Amino acid sequence: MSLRPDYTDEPDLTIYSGLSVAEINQLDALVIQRTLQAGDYLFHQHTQARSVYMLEAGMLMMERSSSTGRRQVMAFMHPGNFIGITHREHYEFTVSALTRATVRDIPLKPFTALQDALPQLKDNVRRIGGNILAHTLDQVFALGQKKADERVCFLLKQLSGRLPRQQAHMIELMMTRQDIADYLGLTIETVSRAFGKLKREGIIDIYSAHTVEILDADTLAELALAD
Amino acid sequence: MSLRPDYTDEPDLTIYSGLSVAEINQLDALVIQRTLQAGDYLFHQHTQARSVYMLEAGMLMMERSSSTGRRQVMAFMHPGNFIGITHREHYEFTVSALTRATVRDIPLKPFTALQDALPQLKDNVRRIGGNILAHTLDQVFALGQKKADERVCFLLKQLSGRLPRQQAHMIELMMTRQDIADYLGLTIETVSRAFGKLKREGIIDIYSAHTVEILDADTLAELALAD
DNA sequence: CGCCCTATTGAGACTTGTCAAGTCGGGTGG
DNA sequence: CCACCCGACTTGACAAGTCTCAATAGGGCG
Repeated sequence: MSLRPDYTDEPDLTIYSGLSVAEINQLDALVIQRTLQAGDYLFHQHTQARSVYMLEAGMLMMERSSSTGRRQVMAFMHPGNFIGITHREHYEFTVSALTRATVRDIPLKPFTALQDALPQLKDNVRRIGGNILAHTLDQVFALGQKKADERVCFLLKQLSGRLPRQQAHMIELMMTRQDIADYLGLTIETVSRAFGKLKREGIIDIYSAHTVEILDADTLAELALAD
Repeated sequence: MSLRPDYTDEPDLTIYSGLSVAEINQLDALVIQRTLQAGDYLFHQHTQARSVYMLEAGMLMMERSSSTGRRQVMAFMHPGNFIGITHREHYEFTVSALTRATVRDIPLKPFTALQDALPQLKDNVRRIGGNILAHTLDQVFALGQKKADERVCFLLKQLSGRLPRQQAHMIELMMTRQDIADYLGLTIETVSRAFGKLKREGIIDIYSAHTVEILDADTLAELALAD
């Protein structure tokens, strides 16, 4: 077992957690490695769900669009994340790549079958589902109860929590302001002003539009606080 | 199999779905019947998760409060709903009764064990989890993208969908305006004005603060539309 | 009938959205 | 190598939406 970096937030639970080498091999036998360029789609809303995925490298974004053209970003995804949990015939959202990314494509049918053979795998999927729900409930709270700058802190804290602790103060934003706005239920301009406000208040520093340093992690956490 | 009323929305999936009589008996052997008065709490956020529940009659509300006193209502629950899905040690929300209610209290330990014996039960729980996630994603979309009156339509449509089709146009609101406001991420006053606006526009009629008739279901659905 | 709690309505303040102008930076072609 | 160009981001002024505070209305219950 290799040394793992020390993360602030994320329980590094993946579908592989706790599997034996033999079991990992069984799972890997199903895997088709795929590479996405920035901007590529992994799959689209309303298309038939054929596979689930594990993100290996890069960053993905999950979004949902309405017939009226409004878009809500549901999540930004990091390496290790499991993608495609849905208990319906069709995907209920679109997943696209923010950066060049590699994913493990796991066809749904054999994956479902393998879950019956490997209780640990089934349990991992169940627990990942729980984490996704918990994340989504946090988002509901943020969208329902927080002001613009608090929502931005909420996002920064989420992103920071996915970084090894030593680097957790310096954040590379892979997504555009539009993506952030659609994630937080705001407009580009409001997001931009919220960044400006946080900078003026000395909570963050902005080196470039996509590089942010957290100067006052405590205040940021306080503003981001969801419960 | 008895005749069931015809609902607009809800797939009437419960933990009992598809179980044999023998299996139902096994499950029912675990059940402790409980009765709640309006305002009673079923359990509190941050307390140890000991049981899961199925709502038998009445209406419950699931909410989450922050340390700063802000409150977000996550769901209103109807008979048949399963409560307490969490894959953590502690409940992440509070559940209270909006009306007199009866619930089946199912202790977690034996319920978990029984799931291993009954694949159909396990599958029901998994699918219910998927429905809850889908519901929560709808809520994220509503809070992130919709205006006040659209959010109110979103709620009315949800409530209407849980009624037999013949009664689906006449809605009894069991919750207070504050509960609605906290569900939709608004204030009482904004909710009240949104109701007024929908009434002026002839989309609904308001007989009393807690009795609403849907006059124009199509327009309501359009405003409520989430995807 | 009157009290109390809840809901509605109104006026004004604040937050966020909209529209428009201006800045910045990276990439391309001269 | 530089100028230009384009997209993305920022900033400003104003409009719209929502919140806050306060007053009023309504309904249920003693």
